[in-house]
Amino acid sequence: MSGRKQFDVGAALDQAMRVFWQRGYADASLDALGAATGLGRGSLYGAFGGKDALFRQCLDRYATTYGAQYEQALTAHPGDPVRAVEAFFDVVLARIADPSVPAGCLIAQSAAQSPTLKEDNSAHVRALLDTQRRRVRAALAGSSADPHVLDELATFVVAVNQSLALLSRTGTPDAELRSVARLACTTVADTLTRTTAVQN
Amino acid sequence: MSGRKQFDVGAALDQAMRVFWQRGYADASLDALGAATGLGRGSLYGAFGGKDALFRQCLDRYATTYGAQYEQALTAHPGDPVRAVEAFFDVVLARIADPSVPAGCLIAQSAAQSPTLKEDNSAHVRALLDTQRRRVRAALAGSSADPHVLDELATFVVAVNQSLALLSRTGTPDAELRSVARLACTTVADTLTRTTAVQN
DNA sequence: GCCATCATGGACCGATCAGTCAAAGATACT
DNA sequence: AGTATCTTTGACTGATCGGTCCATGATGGC
Repeated sequence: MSGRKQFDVGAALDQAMRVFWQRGYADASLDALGAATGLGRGSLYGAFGGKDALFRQCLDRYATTYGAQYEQALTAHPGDPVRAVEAFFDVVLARIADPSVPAGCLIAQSAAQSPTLKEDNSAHVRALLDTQRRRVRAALAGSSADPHVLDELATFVVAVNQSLALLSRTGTPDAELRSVARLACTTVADTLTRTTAVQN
Repeated sequence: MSGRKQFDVGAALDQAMRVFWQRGYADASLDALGAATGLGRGSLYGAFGGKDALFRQCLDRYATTYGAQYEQALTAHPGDPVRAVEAFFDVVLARIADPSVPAGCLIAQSAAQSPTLKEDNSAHVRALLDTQRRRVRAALAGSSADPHVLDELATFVVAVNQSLALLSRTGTPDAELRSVARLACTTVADTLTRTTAVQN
């Protein structure tokens, strides 16, 4: 009963994304994806082309949606890397605390299952993690510290971000997650002042 | 063709543990578990009693095996919390670098899939994470810093540990993981000296 | 040495998986 | 208005899932 598409592709992608986000790739059945999006199998295959392809598009949608928020937070405090990282963690913590969205983070979830994903999807997850790392690195670029130290700090911030997502999946209370993020921020602050002082 | 057990229960548990560790609960089929252990379905059910029960016993075996190593590392430097945490991360990093064992960490893997596990297994994972946290906390107990700060530091160390496991699953090189651990150690050191100084 | 007991392997079960396909109907072009 | 093109629905396929069951045969107690 059609001729032209009967649904909003973006909205369907949002719903499918949440299913992968909540259950992970393996536990997200096409029936669950169909129920969440309100689409039959034919529509899913016609619009997105199979579970793998749908998953990849959900990864991209996730990266676009939240990557924009990360970018905004990280660039809102030019010249103040510590503030930028704090703002970055604030975005992450706000999303984790948002009850209208699954626990954790789709990227972290996918990273944990990376070895069981098909190689191209696994590579895609790696690329998204690297994008996040480069974004954080760019926010640190203003500092006069050793570039190599900045690389390490960026990796560190991404690592802590992943750990927040993972721990939130086990029901770790928001207050504990906030203190982890706060400690990571002091790491960034201390490391920057230390290496800057040495260099001056 | 038997009368008495034909296999080493512990060795079979080790093999099954690795399957769960590598693939996660959902992707670990009974066929894969049977192939890895060399056991038929009848033996698996007779000895362990179903996939859920087997999974729980694998969690316990993992916790016992590596928990002992954690305990040893954390208590090897009494009165020196920073050294203890460094030793703790050394154990984790050594296991991650060990090619004879799957990437990541079974607990982290299970934590990521926690919402899709049956409630009792999910609770079990939480309990194991809490045990790890208490172990780290005990190693920090000697410090004269604010006990609440020590609680936060213990959670922080556990969080970074989880992130190391998660990142290693995406193929993050050992050197980057080591720098993340090193930064976390400086955070512990700085926080301890800082709050101790304030308190004195 | 006989027999009750038990572990083993493999066939089997219903459920569910991802993916395919054809019938049916709605649209757009001519 | 007629027709070609497209989407949608839902049934269907073969594979695989976790779990059960039973015939087989080895064991240990008596």
